[in-house]
Amino acid sequence: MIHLALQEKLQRAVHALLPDADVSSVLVRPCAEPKFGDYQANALIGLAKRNQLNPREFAAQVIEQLDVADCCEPVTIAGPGFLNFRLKTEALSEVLVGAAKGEHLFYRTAAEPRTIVIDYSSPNVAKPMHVGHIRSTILGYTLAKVFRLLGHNVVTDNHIGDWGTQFGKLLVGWKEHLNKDALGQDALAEMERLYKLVNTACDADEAVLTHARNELVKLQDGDAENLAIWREMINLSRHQFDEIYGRLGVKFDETLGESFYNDRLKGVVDELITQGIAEESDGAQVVFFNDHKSLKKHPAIVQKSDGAANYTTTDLATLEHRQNRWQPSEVIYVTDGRQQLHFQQLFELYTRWKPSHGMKLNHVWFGTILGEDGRPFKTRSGEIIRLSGLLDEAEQRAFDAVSEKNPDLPEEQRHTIARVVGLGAIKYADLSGNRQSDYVFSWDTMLALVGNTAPYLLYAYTRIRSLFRKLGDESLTRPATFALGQAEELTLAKHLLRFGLVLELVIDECRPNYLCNYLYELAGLFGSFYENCPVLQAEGDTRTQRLALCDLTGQVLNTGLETLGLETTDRM
RNA sequence: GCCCCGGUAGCUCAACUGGAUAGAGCGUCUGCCUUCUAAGCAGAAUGUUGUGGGUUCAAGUCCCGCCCGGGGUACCA
Repeated sequence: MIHLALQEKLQRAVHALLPDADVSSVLVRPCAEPKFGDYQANALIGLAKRNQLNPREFAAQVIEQLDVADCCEPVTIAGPGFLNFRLKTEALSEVLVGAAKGEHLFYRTAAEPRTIVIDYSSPNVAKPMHVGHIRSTILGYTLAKVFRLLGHNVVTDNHIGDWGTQFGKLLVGWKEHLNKDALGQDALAEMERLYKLVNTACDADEAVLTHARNELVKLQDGDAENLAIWREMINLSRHQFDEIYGRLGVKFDETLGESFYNDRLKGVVDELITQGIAEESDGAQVVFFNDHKSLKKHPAIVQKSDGAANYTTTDLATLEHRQNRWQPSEVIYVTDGRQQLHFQQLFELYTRWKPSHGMKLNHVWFGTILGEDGRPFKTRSGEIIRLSGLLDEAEQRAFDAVSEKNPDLPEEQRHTIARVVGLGAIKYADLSGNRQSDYVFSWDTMLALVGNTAPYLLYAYTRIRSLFRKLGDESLTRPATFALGQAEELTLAKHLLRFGLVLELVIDECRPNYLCNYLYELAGLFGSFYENCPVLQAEGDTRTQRLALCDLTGQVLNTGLETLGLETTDRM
């Protein structure tokens, strides 16, 4: 909160001295080392150098122009020309008082809300969701929530794979090998079995492959029976997707699958040809990127030699639809990093097709999922870990833990806690790492109950709730001021103020792990506070103020966790 | 071949416009439960940030070379 005011004042001061300089890079950031102060500005050094000024002298001149006495101790210059700001306790207190009154929760919503389309999850019809889908789903939904928390308009769209060549094989399987009992038991497993069965048969027998192709052509031509089966497969799949999404608490505004764009594909290709963007090559319609360094040798096919479109075409039509329907300032795709080339091509191609679209096209990719042996975790290996089973095991492990720690709680309540903790642990494990790092799938990492994990954060929250339970009917009085006399109180309070900064950082880089780190630090600082600063046993203003600090910490934890898609619990 | 990623403590990871002494957790070791939930807190040990140069007042971060690993690379998505 305060840092934004500081930053504005600093930028004005710099502008007064260097009217021509771009002051947008003059930023105020939290100090890495608390001993230097609370906030620092590093940009003056470079700015001074670029203007042939002595950095320290320039810094001194800036300070003369800068009046921040209302919120800071005298500003100091350190090293080659860093500015260090130390907050006055009164200023800190004022922000906390405002938060305690409910005026804000240490962040501001966007002055100019943007519209952002976020594309995530995108499972395939007739295939069970597996561990590979969880990152996209969790990352995407969390990003949507952070953007929304900051006041932006978000459209979430599940671009499910409900069209494509796999349906030829699935139709053969459905017509010739369907086990209806199995379908009733577990539709996705049965459909997957059918696919594998026919896929294997195709490899062995050319006739089966031809049969599958014929079924696909019939589907594409609108054959009533095949269309009905196709719709049935989609319905069964969506039913099971919804079950998973329900457990994960994930929602979508739209579910426009690939088939939604079928009618537009031919037109897209025609336009690309007419505009001279696509050209015929080996029977296919291809787009070359000769002027582009990394795409020079990687043309994109927009129409296969058999006349069918492929996913580049579908994605172009999808993007066109999104632009027309929502006029977003940004479209975010949350997928595996292996699709980087595809999205590079897509963005480049779309911009060539619609040069004035003006949208930020953002591929938010994440690392490959590896097995514990460090080998890529491939879908086709047959060693698929079903998402539903993963969630079951997470809840079971959490149930065992809560039953051990708190055996006296009623079983029903332990199940509820296990759901919150178990599913929270999985989500948090996914969100707390740098998304671009390869992801080593490990039960122990996912379901760990100690360290930088969901249970640690949830536990900090339950301690706060426990205090307020003990408070009983006593109403919470709002402090008129915060003394923050003890070191742990002061540190905790300062950390609360950084919440908004972190949220901004998350949407700037689409990296929820910043929020995880922040909350983990907050929980740690609260832990120290909790051990060293008695709350209920304190008296008078100290008690009031500490209770308010607990309440605010609880609110930030709760809001932060909710934004990460985690529920909280009062006991665990 | 070409393109894109990555290489940080024994392990898993973090490090916010390049910024001050590279931080956590796990594991190891030591203290703290008649006192607000010990799923906790306090403390100890752990590094040539793959490697060699360069730019800079300042490099894990930017540039170039090399080594190692992963991924992608014309009709799957």
